[in-house]
Amino acid sequence: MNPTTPTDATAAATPESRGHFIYQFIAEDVAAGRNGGQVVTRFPPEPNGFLHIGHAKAICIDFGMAEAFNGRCHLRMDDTNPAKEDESYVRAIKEDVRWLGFDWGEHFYYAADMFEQMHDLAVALIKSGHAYVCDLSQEEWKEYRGIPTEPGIESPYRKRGVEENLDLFARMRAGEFEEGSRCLRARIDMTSPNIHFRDPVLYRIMKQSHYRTGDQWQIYPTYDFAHPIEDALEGVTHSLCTLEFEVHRPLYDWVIDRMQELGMLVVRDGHTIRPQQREFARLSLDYTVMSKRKLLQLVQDQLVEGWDDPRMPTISGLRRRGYPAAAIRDFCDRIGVSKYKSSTELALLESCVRDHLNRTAQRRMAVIDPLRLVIDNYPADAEEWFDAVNNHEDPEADTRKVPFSRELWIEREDFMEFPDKKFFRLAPGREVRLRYACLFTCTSVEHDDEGRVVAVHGTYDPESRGGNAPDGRRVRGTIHWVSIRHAQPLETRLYDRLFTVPDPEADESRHFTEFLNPDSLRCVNAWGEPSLTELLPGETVQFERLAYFCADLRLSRPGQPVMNRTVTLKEARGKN
RNA sequence: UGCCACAUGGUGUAACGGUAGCACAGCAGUCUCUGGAACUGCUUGUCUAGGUUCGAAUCCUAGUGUGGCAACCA
Repeated sequence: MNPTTPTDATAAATPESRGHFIYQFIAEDVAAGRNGGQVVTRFPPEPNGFLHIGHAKAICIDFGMAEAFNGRCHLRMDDTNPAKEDESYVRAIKEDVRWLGFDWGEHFYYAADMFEQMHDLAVALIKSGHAYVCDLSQEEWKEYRGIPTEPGIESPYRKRGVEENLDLFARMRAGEFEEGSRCLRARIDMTSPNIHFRDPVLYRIMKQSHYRTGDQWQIYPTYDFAHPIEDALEGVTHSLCTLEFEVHRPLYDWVIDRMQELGMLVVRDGHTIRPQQREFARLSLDYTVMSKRKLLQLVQDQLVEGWDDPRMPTISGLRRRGYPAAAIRDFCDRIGVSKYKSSTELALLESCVRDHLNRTAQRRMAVIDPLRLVIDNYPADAEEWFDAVNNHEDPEADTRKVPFSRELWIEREDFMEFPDKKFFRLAPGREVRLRYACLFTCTSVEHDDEGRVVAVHGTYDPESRGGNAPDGRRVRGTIHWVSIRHAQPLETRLYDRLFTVPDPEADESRHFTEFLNPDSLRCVNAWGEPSLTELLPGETVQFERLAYFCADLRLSRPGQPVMNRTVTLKEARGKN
């Protein structure tokens, strides 16, 4: 079945693929022919910070639902607060959404471009008695508004006449009044158990320059007023957001109702588009923080190297770290969508990253903590180039040549002078395979004055060239290596989780930065095989038996990649 | 003492009145020129109490627990 029509999309909602509750909600609307069966969603970030993996979930849902129902998804800057917003964030947001693999086509919008219509609606609401200018200060308003368990009382300005309201509102716009001295309120219900219905603010005075509209405005609409208007004006059918907006929904509907009365709703293909809001639980991840405010603090206090620090859960941070966009999308699929406020284990994200990188990343050999290995029966001036498979998981990936010589770097942890029985790598008297090269037996160990192992000596089996046992004898361990003579120095950054506890925000008596992991970044110098110098910024390889590493997008120089550890290989049980 | 939500293994999620399944994690094993990958098997769950029903994770009632709501933030 080709799901190109609304009816087909509905048919897809069979018991086998019912989808999550948001999907079902939309499917029912489509089946009922609401909005003529059209589906238009939107992703509406405020350009006051960088997008993070929590936004990636929202993006996947917003764009994903549009795609599932053959609709479209708009990208909109929800920029109604000039105090915090900036053009640089707009650019970063666009780049991140695009990088994640989503396309908004021509449907890119700014809320600020709709300020005039918002203002018109506000004026209309004043005229119809639905809004009034209130002179109460914020402090005073606290008294009038009441608390959740008790009703509020009406503002003394609530009965102001239409003409006076119109005049005052016009003067607010003209900048005649100080910030905070007046605001425009909806006239709804001061006794409502829902606080948001108690005459919410529609417009406030802000004498700030807006990054987009400059000094054109002295008043700015609040989220509750602006958001439904933005959706309605764009003809959005399904306005999907996170749970904290659930209590705002009646107000959202109230604004839409007013627009409907005034004939302001968009008519598309003969159908009046009436947007509806629905809410899902935001993503929370172990060992990280997700609020833009906290991420901003990490950046401003220089506790990380910037919004795109590879330890940050930002899209740009994950990108620099080497997380493939496809892995992030896969993760968002796997976590599902519900209304339960859950916390996802980092292990799931890492599993998605490994899963993808295992299939796509080429293998290379590099040694992070070097120990010298000398092959006593190999000529000092000889060298050989062995064939190494680029990726056993990918038949297209081909092979490369790796240089071999008498002295090699091996990983210090791959040798144990006094091995326990579970250890089957190199030890005195033991034979291991030097990956792709040959079989090697350790015959002696060199120590320094403190008794520390400084070199391992041994002999190789000339019959085992390429790494195959000539007689089929079983070799338990295979270790990686780099020819010292050919080794390339590599600046390498080993990343770990940013926080030491699963929920850094749980203890309200402590600041979340107290739980920063001091070992979240370790810089080391590694030795890599020569081909590593050809790595392009952003390219990811697997250092065999260690981890996936990505050439840093910012710090790498031609011929000198800086390697970010993306994610380790899964540690096998029993290994040490 | 208000209103609005939510509750299924360790974690995340599925079930739409009819066998509680999947993934991640964990454990055990097979295989392997990566202690990776792949493959096999295993452990662990419906918040509580009532009710409706032949039958309830699912519907109803009450309770418990958790979260959100008292910015002129979004």
